[in-house]
Amino acid sequence: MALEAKNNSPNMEDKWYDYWMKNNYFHSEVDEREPYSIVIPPPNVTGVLHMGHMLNNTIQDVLIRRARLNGKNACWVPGTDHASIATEAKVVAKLKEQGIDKNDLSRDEFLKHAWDWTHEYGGVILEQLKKLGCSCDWDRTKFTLDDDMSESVIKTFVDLHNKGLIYRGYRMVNWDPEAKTTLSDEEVEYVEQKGKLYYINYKIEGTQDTLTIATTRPETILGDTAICINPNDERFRHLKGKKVIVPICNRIIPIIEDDYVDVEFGTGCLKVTPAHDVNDKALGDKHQLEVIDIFNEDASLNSYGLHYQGKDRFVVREEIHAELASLGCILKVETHINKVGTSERTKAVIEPRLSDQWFLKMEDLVKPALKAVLETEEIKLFPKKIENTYRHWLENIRDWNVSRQLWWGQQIPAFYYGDHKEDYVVAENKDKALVIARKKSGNSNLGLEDLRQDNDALDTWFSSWLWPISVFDGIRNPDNKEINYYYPTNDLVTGPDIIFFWVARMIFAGYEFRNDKPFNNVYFTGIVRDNQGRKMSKQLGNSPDALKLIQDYSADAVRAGMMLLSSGAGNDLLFDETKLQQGKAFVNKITNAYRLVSGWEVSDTIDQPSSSKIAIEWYQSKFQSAYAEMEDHFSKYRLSDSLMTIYKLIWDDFCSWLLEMVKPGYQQPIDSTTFDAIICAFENNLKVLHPFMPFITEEIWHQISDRSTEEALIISRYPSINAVNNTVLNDFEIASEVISGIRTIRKEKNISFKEPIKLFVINNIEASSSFDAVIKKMGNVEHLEYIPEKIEGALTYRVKSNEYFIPMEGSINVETEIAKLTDELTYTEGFLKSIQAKLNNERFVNNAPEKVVASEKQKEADALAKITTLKNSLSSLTK
RNA sequence: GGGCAAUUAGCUCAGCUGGUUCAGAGCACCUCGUUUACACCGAGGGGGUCGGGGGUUCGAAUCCCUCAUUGCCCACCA
Repeated sequence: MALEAKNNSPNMEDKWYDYWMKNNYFHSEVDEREPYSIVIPPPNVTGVLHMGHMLNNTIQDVLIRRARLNGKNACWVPGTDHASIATEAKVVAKLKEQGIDKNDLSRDEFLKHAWDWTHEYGGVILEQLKKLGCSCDWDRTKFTLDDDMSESVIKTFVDLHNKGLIYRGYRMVNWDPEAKTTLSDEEVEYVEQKGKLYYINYKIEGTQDTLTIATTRPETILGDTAICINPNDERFRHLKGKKVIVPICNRIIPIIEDDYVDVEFGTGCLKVTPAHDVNDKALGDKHQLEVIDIFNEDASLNSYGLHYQGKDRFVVREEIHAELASLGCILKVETHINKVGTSERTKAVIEPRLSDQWFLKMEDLVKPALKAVLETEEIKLFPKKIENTYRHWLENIRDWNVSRQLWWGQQIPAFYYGDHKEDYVVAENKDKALVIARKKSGNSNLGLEDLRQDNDALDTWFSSWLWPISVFDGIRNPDNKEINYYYPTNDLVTGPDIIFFWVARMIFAGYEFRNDKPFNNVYFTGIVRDNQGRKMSKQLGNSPDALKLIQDYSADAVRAGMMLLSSGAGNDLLFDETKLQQGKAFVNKITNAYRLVSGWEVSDTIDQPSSSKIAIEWYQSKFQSAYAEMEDHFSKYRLSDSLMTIYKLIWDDFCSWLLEMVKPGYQQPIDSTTFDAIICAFENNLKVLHPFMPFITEEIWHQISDRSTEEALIISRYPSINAVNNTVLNDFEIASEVISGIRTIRKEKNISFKEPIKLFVINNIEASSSFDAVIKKMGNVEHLEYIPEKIEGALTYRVKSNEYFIPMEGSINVETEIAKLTDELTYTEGFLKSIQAKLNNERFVNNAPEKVVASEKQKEADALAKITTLKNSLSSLTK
């Protein structure tokens, strides 16, 4: 059965994906084999496949398919993340389009909308992963808001609370006024912005004097409750103990002294707004200052904003500037570049805000995680350099704000029963909460109706940090056979951007809840950029449609292209469609190679030519050495190099050399010994290539013979490892150079390949004749002979110090032959000179290792031999 | 402001503890080619004083110092 020259990739790929699914090959169950597990970094449930996913998931699929071929029980758990803030924002926006305001909905009503949305669009991305060929165990698909997953999250919250690690605190947090929620420190991105530095005069009470402060946020003067100077600042000695009047609101506030103030910056006078700045809050606490919060939750001004009430902070900034100017309070305005905290998700400028939130103490959680990566190395990070970043973050970690003012997520299991701040209990459900609440309050009359659950939801990462455990139900049933078998997982493949959000926290969770690491190795991919090195973005329009690429090039080609593009772990990847073309060409090459082989007529009655015999012997060794190289690359997570090794093996060694060497003459049959060996070699090629290009390899695998339908490449086993015969490899090296020499001469002299030639050899290096039959076939040499003396009037070339002669009447140009020989001679003599200089240097001979000296001596001998032959040839020509 | 990387052919990158993997790969480029798998191909070829400068050494792309450029991470200077 011959392949179509242009195979219809999408259909072919769908066919095999369906086949794998139908046969349940992706599914894993606990058994006696060694497990190999990966949990997918769950994409946002409403997300769409982008280039980052393609890279990331191709790598995971390569690893998982490779494990399967290694005979391991491979289990890749897929799933999606509820992505609280991102998804809630999308739902809110969609409702807005329909004229529905979130604030008009009850929690339950809103959640219904969110679930509708999730059911409608959720899981699209998982379907897209199937197009890419991902061999996930779909029966295990999880969603971070599934009931069992949520139950696990709540259980751990209660557990951590009971251990005293989770507490409620009134603190300054990062407030996203657009999403109207707090964010963890990690969710804040600092963006450089060109702003202004306003110099504002405040009147000193009881005088006509003023002092000047500098601020980037003039609107916050309405919340000022002090001015701070450095006690050592001589310039302001006269201000000590005085009070100043805040412009516009005319509040009288004290001048306080603190070392915190930098004498050098601005005017040396700092306005203190404890409600709206972390440092000011600290100063405020220290000096017992009043806290005046001037903002609403959407960052518009409240009643403290006076006539600006209801206006947005940025509008007020402009307007208050104008008003201050008209009051004569503005001394000057400078442009000023500073870093502004913005929400990672909504891009809104973060407002530091005081509020009651839930926090997780990090100090003790961090310890085993530091040890595991940096001391015992039971968890390995690739690339290793990322460990520095990891260490730095862990050593400077602050408590994790885990509460969010969102509805889409696990609701915090805290229940309030009274009017005091501390009148709450934490429990897995309301019934349990009631029991504890009655005890805590001493009020046995409390009823369920008296309990009010905290409105906030948990940070998404507070559920995803459990992912490697909870997908195997290891929180709720800590001793179940799945968690005991699959955990710790083997490899985690993810982007460096979520090392803190997710990777580090999974490690915390692993040790806290299982007393064991969540994974052995973490492979950090780079970021997929465009071919100019720019990040892919919607604005730039440089982000290709992933699915369209699969349609245009086939999933195999896209996978291969991505893998060829990527370099080592952690390095960014510059996306370039020409690499996809290369992948497609490779698919085509393999297809055509099979077309050739499948077209051969096989005969049991003819003998195996000696050229085929040695060619196959050579390829078997070549394959083994490439196989070893491939394994070595894999062990270092150098998937790109691993694929490149296979690519060259198949394209150059298998197609360009082996198949050409054994190819029967026109309309001639091939002997069955050779044919069987070629098929075997082909199959081995398919095996090592399969993890990278699963579809085409599976397709050809099935075409190779009438296999029973139960058999499939995906569940076969890698080839066995055999010894490499280096003698054959070396002999081939010489032979291939001999053949190249013939080709070069044919080209130079315009001798058609169809025209047979005679080749004579002076075998100075005593090269093996084992490949002579191959040389004859590949060079179209009708006569090959070893001779003791040179032949006059022949075209010549040299391999090492062997001389090769091709007699060719009338086509010898003595001048060019002499020129060629002279060039070679000049080069070799120069080379010899440098070697001899080294060898004559006593210090080199005395200090360099023996091995090096010996090799230099060998080089010297080779060069001398070559010079002799060159000189002889020259002298015979110039006679 | 602190830290970490990187700089090698036109492009993207390999080159582990200094000398046989030492100047390499893939792509791109140039020349020739309708040989019965493949022009998404074949054969052949050109191309880099390894960012600059200094040092250590018999010997440096590789080690040290310095400068330059780029990227990333972290940090509450108004």
